[in-house]
Amino acid sequence: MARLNMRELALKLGVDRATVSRALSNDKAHLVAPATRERIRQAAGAAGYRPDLTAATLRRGRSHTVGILVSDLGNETFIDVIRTIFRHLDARSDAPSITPLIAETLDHPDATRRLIHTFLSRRVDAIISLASTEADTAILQDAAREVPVVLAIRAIAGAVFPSALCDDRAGGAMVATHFAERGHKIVCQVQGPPLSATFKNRALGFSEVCASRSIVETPQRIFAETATSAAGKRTLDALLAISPRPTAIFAHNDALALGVIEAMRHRGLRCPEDLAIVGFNNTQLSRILAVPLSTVDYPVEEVSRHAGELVRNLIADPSYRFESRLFTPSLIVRASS
Amino acid sequence: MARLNMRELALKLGVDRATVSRALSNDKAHLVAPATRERIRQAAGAAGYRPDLTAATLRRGRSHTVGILVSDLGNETFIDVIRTIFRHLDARSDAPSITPLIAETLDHPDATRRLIHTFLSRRVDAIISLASTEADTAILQDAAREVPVVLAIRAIAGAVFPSALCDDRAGGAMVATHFAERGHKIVCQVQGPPLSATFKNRALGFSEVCASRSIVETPQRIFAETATSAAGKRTLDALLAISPRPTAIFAHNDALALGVIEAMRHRGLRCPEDLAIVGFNNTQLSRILAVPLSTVDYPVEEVSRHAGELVRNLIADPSYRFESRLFTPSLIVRASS
DNA sequence: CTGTTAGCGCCTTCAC
DNA sequence: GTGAAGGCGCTAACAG
Repeated sequence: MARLNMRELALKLGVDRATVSRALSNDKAHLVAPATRERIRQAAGAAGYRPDLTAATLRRGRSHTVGILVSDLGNETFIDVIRTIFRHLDARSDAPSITPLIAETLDHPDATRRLIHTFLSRRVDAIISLASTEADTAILQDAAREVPVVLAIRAIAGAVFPSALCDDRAGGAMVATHFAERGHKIVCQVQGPPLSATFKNRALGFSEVCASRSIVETPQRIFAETATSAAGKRTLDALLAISPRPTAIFAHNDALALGVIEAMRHRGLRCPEDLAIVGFNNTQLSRILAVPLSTVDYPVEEVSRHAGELVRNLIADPSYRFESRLFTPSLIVRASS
Repeated sequence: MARLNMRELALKLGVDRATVSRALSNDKAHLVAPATRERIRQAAGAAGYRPDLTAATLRRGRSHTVGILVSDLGNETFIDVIRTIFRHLDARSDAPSITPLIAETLDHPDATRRLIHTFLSRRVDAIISLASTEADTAILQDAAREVPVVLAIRAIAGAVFPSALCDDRAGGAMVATHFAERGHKIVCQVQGPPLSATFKNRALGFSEVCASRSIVETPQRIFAETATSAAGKRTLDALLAISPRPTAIFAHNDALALGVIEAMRHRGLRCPEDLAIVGFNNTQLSRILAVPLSTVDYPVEEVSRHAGELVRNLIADPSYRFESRLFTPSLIVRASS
């Protein structure tokens, strides 16, 4: 079925293409006589006319498209943030809706560069990165010369981008404080890959409080290669080999925590009696466990809303005086600690 | 920074825009003298020139874009299939790379219609739906008049679309056979929402084998509102109220299985001693559990490859005589059954 | 092998 | 309130 275009539709109605364009637009519809406008909209609907957005993009210089980089599509928190950002972006029913171009970097700088290149070639109106690492600083700065670049979830140390972040350091600190209050003297972290600022900051906040409250962080540090439950599971042996043995673990996210818990269960160790555990993110998983997981609730809503606002304002006015913000998470104490 | 366009680049090099276009293309580069071609490519790289793909799309009538519908971005199996499809689509290094437009339907027919509309307006070269339900039949058939529409994972009964599916009925049958072999006499399913053909077929295959091997399926059927662990957790009360009490459960996916297991743990019931459980999908989760979950391995690779091939061939030639295929999953017996 | 020309479908002046 | 005309950046068709 050949697609109907605007010229053909105009011809059929005996009006000019420009009139059709105006009648079908959001912002210029008032320039068309109400009767004509309705007639045109009716006919467009009946004929199944669909404006060609690639042509409109070329003409307008605006694609109503936003590129979004995420390191791992399997991460519930990232997905929640993406969903929520676009819910906010599309909530403005006056503005035309925005199509996200979602791409996964898997934390490969090469992939990141390629994807950003693609975004720019496709004329995205802005880029949101939930995946930035220090390796991407230069690429992102380059991109920022062409379109607004907004960072969410992950900051880049030493680079100034409009951003919407969780105060991971405060989150780490909350966990340490909680351990102190529960009387733990020896604790340990199961750290996520320090490539992303997220985990670095969680570790920092936790360690600072441990130092100030004279809790001993075991000298051995446990790093998981990835922030997944499989990697978490593999850390238990190392954890149990530590002497003196910690009584509480801060796992840098819920997946890691789950891995540790399953490994413990396998060995017949109980949580929290043998080892208390706190995770991070407050994922669905943390709630369904038979021993519900203590965790830090990620401020998904706030981070997403602010990221959405930054993007919207920067698209409307690239010189918009943006404000980066850091949102405070909150500790949720459940049965695992 | 004003973006450089092809005309400006050509001017700078003292050649025609068409020559630049050819030199930078994949398929017509051989038409340009090697020396000129290299000079142009160098200069393009140095100047940071990026062809405008929206303009190219308009001219070519091909966007090198594929729309992909998924019901739930939080589902590991869907994400795996999406990843794998695009790995296959992009593997052909001769062809220009394809940008996916990923959109989540949450199984709302309205959202589906809107998203398909957007895809077509953005001139996608094809649509892949991993989210089709019977409510979408008409919309998808409409769309199929404009671009190839390929179904993956979920079929639509009574509609003919090129598709790449898992033989869910066979999968359900395998689980029942396994229960028969283990000597279970009374069994029950925790069914996912029948909206998607997936769960209907799993249920059917399971029930058929139960009937033929004279295993009793408990008269009460357990339906989870969604195929999530939270919903699975809530089914345990109903399961335990069934009389006669089943000794084995077929949960329609791993998330449901996990929910049931956690609820059991909460009550002090052991798996598999008190209740054997088998899930579906062979997700990461199923492997890390302390009592590793028996499950049915989803043929992600085959489904994805075939979906990718269908899309590639149908884009190249819309009248391509496609073959829909059904791939057989395989039972993985672990400790939970 | 390279240049010329035209036009993809839309939106935005400008004119009336 | 509507029409006429041009051009966004690219590539296909046709010359030469």
